[in-house]
Amino acid sequence: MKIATWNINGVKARIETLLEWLKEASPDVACLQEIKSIDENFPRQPFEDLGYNLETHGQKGFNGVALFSKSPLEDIQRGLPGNAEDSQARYIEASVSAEAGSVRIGCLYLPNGNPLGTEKFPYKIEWMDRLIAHAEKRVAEETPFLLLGDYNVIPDPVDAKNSENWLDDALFQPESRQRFRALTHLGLTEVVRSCTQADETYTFWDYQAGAWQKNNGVRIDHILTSPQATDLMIGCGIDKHVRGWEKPSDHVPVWVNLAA
DNA sequence: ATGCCTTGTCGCACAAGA
Repeated sequence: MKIATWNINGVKARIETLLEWLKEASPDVACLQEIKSIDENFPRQPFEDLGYNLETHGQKGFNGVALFSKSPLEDIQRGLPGNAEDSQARYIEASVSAEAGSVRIGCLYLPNGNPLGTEKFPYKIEWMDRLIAHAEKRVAEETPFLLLGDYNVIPDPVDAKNSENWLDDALFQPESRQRFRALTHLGLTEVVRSCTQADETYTFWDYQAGAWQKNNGVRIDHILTSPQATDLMIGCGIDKHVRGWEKPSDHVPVWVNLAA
């Protein structure tokens, strides 16, 4: 079972690019972020025609997440628990059936948190604390569970081409990085680092200042797996070439393959 | 560098992104 995550930066602007990647990569499950669409206006037809079941959790203009799956999505949960006042659409979770049993999949778009000194950064930290609490609950269930998405966290200096340029950025603050590590301390495995130790492994390149041409990237899209999911892991990858396509997102897909 | 792009918005410039 191939499970992927991709921040597509607007589904309506990315229909053709997304279709091309789905046909090429053929993920069993795709977690999408920044759909930038309300559920009623999501362009479902072209993706359903490819054979995907869709569940969306959107809002007007910004944010928004979606799950695509070749097999039915069950027990859909919209929103991250723990704060009834949070109206931003950043989390959707569902189960899919596999040969090895049910797999629970969480798709997240973690708050960016910039600029520092505004209410945006404490919102990011509060959101991460809730994510840790929710993940702890799921890990305790001792079943296959994955958390995929745009974490907006650069875990370590090696995860940026020029980490010194990110010292005053919310993505690289000690508070953000500590909480990302806290997720792994629950027993979750960070998939890409467990699959590859290669340098210059990035998932995002800014549209500005020729970042892609200079390979001035950062690694901020991650997949975390519970022990029972990690036991099934047989491979992972980053579809870097997609960043070079026509009308690309500024992020590229990241995927994991499970023996399930 | 409050810059550089890209997307969405009840647009006719601006917010948000990272």
